[in-house]
Amino acid sequence: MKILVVDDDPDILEILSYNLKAEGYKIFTAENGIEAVKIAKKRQPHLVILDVMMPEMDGIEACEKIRETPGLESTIITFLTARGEDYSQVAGFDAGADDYITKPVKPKVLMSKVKALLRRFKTDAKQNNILSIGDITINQDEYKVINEGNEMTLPRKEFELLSLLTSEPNKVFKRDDILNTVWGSEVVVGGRTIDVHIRKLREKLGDDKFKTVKGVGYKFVYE
Amino acid sequence: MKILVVDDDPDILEILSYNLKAEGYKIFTAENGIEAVKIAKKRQPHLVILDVMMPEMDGIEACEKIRETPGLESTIITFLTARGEDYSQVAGFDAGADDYITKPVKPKVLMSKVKALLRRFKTDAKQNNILSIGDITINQDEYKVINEGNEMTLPRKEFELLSLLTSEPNKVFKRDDILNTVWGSEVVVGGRTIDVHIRKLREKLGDDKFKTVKGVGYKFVYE
DNA sequence: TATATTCTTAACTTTAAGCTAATATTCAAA
DNA sequence: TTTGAATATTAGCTTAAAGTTAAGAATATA
Repeated sequence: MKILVVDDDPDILEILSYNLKAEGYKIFTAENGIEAVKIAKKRQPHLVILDVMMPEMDGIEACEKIRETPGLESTIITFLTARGEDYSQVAGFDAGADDYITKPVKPKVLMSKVKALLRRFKTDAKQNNILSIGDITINQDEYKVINEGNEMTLPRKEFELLSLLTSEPNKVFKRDDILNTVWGSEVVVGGRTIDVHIRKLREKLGDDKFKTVKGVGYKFVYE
Repeated sequence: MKILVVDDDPDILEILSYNLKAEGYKIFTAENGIEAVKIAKKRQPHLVILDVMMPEMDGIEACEKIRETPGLESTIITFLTARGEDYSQVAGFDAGADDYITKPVKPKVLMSKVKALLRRFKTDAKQNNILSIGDITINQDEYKVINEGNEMTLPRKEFELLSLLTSEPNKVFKRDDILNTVWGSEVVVGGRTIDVHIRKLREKLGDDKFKTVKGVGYKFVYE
């Protein structure tokens, strides 16, 4: 589970990150709204913890921007704000936030909130057959892929190949196995066919995401 | 739930929109009667909040026009008027309005009114098996469809195909699944039959609403 | 029964996914 | 460093899949 923490105060960033990492979450950080939107696009976090008062772009605007990004419509966003800034509570939910945390937070409280929010997400994602690995989100129902915020629909063979490779990130799939699963055991295709499809995927999703293991096959690289 | 707010005063528009959005409603706005009728046709709101005194076309006339539009006969319309303009109260109900709100309104009062009105609508819609997605409204009982204000009755097969596709917007339905649900598993029909029906739907409801995913199937595109 | 509407088919066209083949490039073993 | 087998890259071609049309079954309607 990936969490993006946004706050202009490095100390708070540090404290939150430390606690969340200890629970096994993958943490990204940003120090202002602009950065937050950029990283959210690239990293597709499951949860965003967003300070309201920030330089450059405040949390509310960032929240709206994130909500407009394809693939992030249902990302869980929770605001983080000093006690008493009461106007923002309304504005926050208006911008599409899901919850609200007041500073200072006790780690225990934070954890239980985060857990509760992510639990909700899990059931959502399952319902929609959505798989998220690294920067990529794959929607099996809609034959759609979101890569670093760019939505695209892949042709069938490419989609199936990507589905196979991402089903076990970092595992090397042998060329034979790929042929068997994506093409079926009866179909016979030339030796360069897989390469061509891999090339297309690299073109669309990024060269570095697919690694060739010479003499064996290919793998989808994750981290 | 979609709400259309109509007032010639941008400030009032702003205040109302802000408060309603905060409650999670989808808001459209218009600044006069003519615009209001046009947008109501296109967007098929569940509720219209309509100022009485407006340039171009007043609220009462707009109300009548909306009520005459197919698919909007049972849209909930509530007038908004300055306290004391008492003649209009009668004229308003005569024109087919459901309720009456006097300016200035306290947000809390507005909210509870809106909620109460929409609650009524919900039960109505459920009773009549009405489904609304984007510009399209589907009436299951009457095999009727309203597309951007144009009412039409679709032949059975077309209607069933549309019902299936809209049951999960954006999901790609495989050709096999479509055949199974719409035609049944025993019936065998030629390979081009589905295409022909899709073509008819595209003709009637708009090309872009149905997307082909080659080698897989079709989906109803929403947003 | 006559008539209109809906549904399916069949023949043909169009499209783009997928494949091939030819050439270039890489990489690891010798 | 060389070398050859494995992979990368391209563009063009092929073909399966979808689009289109009209005609005539099949149904429903008057």
